[in-house]
Amino acid sequence: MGRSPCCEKVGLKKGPWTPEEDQKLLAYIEQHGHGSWRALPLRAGLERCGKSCRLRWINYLRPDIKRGKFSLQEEQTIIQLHALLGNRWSAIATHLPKRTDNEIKNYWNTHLKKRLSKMGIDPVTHKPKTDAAAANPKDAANLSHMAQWESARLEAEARLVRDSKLVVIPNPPPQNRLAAPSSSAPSPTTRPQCLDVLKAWQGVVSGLFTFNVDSLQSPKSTLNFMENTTLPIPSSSVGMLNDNFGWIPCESGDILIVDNESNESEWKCLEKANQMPEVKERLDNSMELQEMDCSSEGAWFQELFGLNGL
DNA sequence: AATCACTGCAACCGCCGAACC
DNA sequence: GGGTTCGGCGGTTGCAGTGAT
Repeated sequence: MGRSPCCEKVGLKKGPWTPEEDQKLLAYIEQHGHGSWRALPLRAGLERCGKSCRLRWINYLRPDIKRGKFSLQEEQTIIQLHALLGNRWSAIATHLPKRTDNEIKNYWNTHLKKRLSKMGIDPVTHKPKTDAAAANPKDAANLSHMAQWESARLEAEARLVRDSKLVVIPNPPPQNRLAAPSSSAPSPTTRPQCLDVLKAWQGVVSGLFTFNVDSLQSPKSTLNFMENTTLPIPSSSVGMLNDNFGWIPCESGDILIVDNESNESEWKCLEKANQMPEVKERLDNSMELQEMDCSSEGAWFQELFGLNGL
C-alpha cells in the first residue's frame, strides 16, 4: 500500500518561514484551531504543505514553548531519560514541558552527545567507552531492566491518556490506583508513575533525595525536584580518571567528576554517578521493590529512600 | 579582507501505525 | 479485510552565524 506524498501540488513553498507566514498561521490557528493539517494551508492562505505548517506550529509558534538555553536540571533530565529510553525524543519531551522533541533532539546531538564522548562515556550506551558491559554484566542488566520497565510505563500512560478522553471515573484512593484493572482511566490529578522512576533515578544517582509527600503529589514535581537542593561539598581527596577529568568523593557517597577545562561539575556528578556499581545496586533494588509492591503510590519510594534514610 | 571550517538549529524527508472508508 | 489518508516520529540536511587562519 503506497502513500501519496504530503504535498501533491508542485510549487509549494519550502525553506525558512517568513514573519508574514508565521502571522498567517498563528492567526488562523488562534481563530479556528488547526483541525486538519492537510486542509489548513489552503484555508489559512499559505503556500505550504500541511506537514510544514504542523511542524512550524509545534516547534516554533506554539505559545507554550520555552526557548533558549537549557538549564542544568533540564540537561540532567535529558541525559538520564536518554539512558532509559534511548532516542525516543517525544517520550523524553513529555518529561520536559515546554520543550519540543525537535529541540531536545538537536540539543542532544549538538551538545550533550559531545560532552559525554569527551568524558569517555559512550552516548549510546551511557557506559564508559573502555569498559564494556562484560566487565560488569549486572550494570547492563540494570539499564536494560529499567528501559523495559519505563517503556511499559510510557505505553500504559499513553493508553490511559487515550482512555481518559472517553470515560471519566472518580479518582480512586491512592492505595488502589496501581492495583486497579488496566481498563480504569486515571483521574486528571493522577500523576504518571513514570515520574517516580525519573525521580528515583535522580535521587539514587545524586544521593541528594529527601522524601517529600508534597512533591510526590505534584504533577510538576519532576521539574522542581532538585531545584532547591544543593550539592554536598566534596571532601578533599581527589583522584584522576584521565588527563581531562578528576574525581572527588562527595559526602553523599557519590563521585563528583571534575572537568579540568570547565566548570561543569554539577551535571557530571550526576551522570558519572550512574556508572557506580553501588548506585546500580540500589537502583536495581528499588525497581524490584516496585515490582513486588505496587499497592501504594510512592510507598516503595518512601520505604526505600525515606525509611532507609538514604 | 577573504576564505575555510565548524557549530547550531530550523526544516525537510521518509517511514510507521492508527484511523478511516 | 484491504487500501488510503493522516498525524506523528526520528534521522538527516541545508544554511546562517561565528571563529580561526
